[in-house]
Amino acid sequence: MADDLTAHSIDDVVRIDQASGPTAPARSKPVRIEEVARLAAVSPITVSRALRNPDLVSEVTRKRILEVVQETGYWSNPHASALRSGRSSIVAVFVSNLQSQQYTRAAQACASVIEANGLQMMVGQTSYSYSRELTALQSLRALRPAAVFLTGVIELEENRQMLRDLNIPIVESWAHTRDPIDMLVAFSNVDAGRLAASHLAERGFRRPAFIGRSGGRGKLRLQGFTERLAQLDLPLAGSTVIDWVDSIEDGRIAYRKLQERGVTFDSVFCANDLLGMGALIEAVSQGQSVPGEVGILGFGDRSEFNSLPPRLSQVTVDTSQIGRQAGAMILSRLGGEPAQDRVCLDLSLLEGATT
Amino acid sequence: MADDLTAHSIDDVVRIDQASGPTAPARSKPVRIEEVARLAAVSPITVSRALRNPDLVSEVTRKRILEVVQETGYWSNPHASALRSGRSSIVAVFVSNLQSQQYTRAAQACASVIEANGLQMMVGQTSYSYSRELTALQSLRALRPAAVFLTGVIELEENRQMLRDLNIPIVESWAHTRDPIDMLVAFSNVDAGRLAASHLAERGFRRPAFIGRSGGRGKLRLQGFTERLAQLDLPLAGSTVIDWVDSIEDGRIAYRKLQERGVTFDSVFCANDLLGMGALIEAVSQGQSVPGEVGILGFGDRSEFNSLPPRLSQVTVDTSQIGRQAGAMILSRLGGEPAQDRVCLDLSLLEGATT
DNA sequence: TTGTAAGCGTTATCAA
DNA sequence: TTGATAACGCTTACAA
Repeated sequence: MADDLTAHSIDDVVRIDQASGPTAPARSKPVRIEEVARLAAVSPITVSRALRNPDLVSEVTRKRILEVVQETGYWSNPHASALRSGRSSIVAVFVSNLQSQQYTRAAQACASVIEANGLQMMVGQTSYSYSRELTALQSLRALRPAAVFLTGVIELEENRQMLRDLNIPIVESWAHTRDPIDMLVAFSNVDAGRLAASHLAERGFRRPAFIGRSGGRGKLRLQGFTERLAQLDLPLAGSTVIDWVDSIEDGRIAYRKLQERGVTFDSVFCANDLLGMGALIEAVSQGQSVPGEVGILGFGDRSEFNSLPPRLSQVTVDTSQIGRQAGAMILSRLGGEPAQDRVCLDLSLLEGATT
Repeated sequence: MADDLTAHSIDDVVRIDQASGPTAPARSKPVRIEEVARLAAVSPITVSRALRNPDLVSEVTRKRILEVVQETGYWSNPHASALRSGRSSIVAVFVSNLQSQQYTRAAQACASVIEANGLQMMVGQTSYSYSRELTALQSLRALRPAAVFLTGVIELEENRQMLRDLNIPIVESWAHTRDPIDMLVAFSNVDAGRLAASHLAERGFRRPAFIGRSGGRGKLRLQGFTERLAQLDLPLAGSTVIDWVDSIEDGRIAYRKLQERGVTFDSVFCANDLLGMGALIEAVSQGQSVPGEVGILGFGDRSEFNSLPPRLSQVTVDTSQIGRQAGAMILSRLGGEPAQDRVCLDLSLLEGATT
């Protein structure tokens, strides 16, 4: 901080004394179901039913109960409820990375769907490490969630079994696996690679290279990319795979590695949103003309990055649709309706200025 | 999707059959404390103590119990625990916006601190709407969280009181308020404005303008900005304030509005991360030279945006430090240690290429 | 359609 | 240092 600044100036945050609209009176002790029951002159179990299975309660009684609930601001204790029923109203969402807007966008979209139905979303982060995954799943199990939404798939069979044993709706996503634990909302990563190859070929690039993660989805994208290139009689000019992507900087590094390898490439498919931006920044800052000297194609949903010139061309999928879809599938399952088990989302090519 | 792609290709996701390292055997029925107690030949309460207050249990007994816990894979039921004790091990984190990396970075930093201590993080999103805030707080109260971390401050007195009544550690952050509910990790938004003004003056700009949000933090930043300009005998060339910022596009619009107003300005302080990038993009795409014709100074933590050329100069604060600090304060409070109540973080000026 | 009784798994309280 | 007992607030199972 510059020296001439008052070190600890106090900001005047606006205080507001009145809420708009009717609200329950503030109380320090939460109201219990027993009190609601007393005031409505029914038994506690009837209050419970009025809130949970309104159909089982006569309309008159239900109306009276709901009025008292309004007045008292009653909110059921989720722990007591979960303890007794063995099921909470928490939907656990695991994102692979809280920093990645792809995943938070999906999580948020899922939240907006389920929260409208009285469920709570709990966000956790799975590293890609199996041991941390196990810990996360153990505490998950203890929470007795109503459902689970994973922005990814679980690969370790033991952990898959643990999730299966929870016997609740589970939505995996992102990767298009043959054998999901339960439900799946996905797009094909292999197709993403194919689409990338087709696009680069169409644009007249003859020596495409690849940058991506070594495992999981990255591998699948490379597979599709290589396969389609072969069909088109184009060589894969070269590739750099890395184990873990943390930031845009990793993309810059990967791009330089590719160059240092001495391969000649006229374009590169970066199979990850951060890698794409990094490669682009590195190429531009080296003074290369994009797409004149090198074409760059990224992967990701349309993100803030994409509004910056030069806009990165990307293979994209609508990630908030993934979340919405997952939320909808969870709701219909919990509602006892027959739900679609597999949904395959379309990929598209967002044409920017870099190919 | 391109027509020539197989519409629903199946990716081959790798399955892994063996976990690395020792793990508890998979079971479908969770182990209860009673079973651990039986196997360790003690009473349930002693098991509880061994896990929660190890000091109260003799070393021999404790060791025996912990072994059984290991073997059985016992994990306590958090709902039963919360119900009986009136307190869960959930730390509730409210971010103003899940999409904003500033906030998720703080949330994640907080999570890494508290999760290392056996607490769970639950992320929620507060819109800026007071009515939704109330609903969020009601379900929050029902959860009996161990502590609350807010990336922001609560302004509505009624809601502040509700939080105070929870009688748990509460950390507000971001705005530097005079009167926090409980604890505070903040920087001064007024100082941010002052720092911006000082920086622009130092760089020789004589007609600085302002773009920012109309309320809350934006207002405070404008206040500090204007105040410091006055001290420096510089005029505020003009300003555009907007009610709500959603995207970079809003920054472009705000910049054009400022121009349309007909004021002459040689620089602009954009008091929000998205606004700064938007203004920069708009200026560049109009063919203005930056900082030759116009200097642009943004606000935000160092973010991905900042690695793009031309790098935006920004008034910054380390948002992951906000989260870590909040986590640490929560932990010491929960541990019964005397914790620091107010922490003021320093602002700094990240010099980019736009001033 | 409503109510009674019991119990979910843990921990507070008090006693030994 | 350890244990017996009861209770947290709700919902299942069964009865009326």
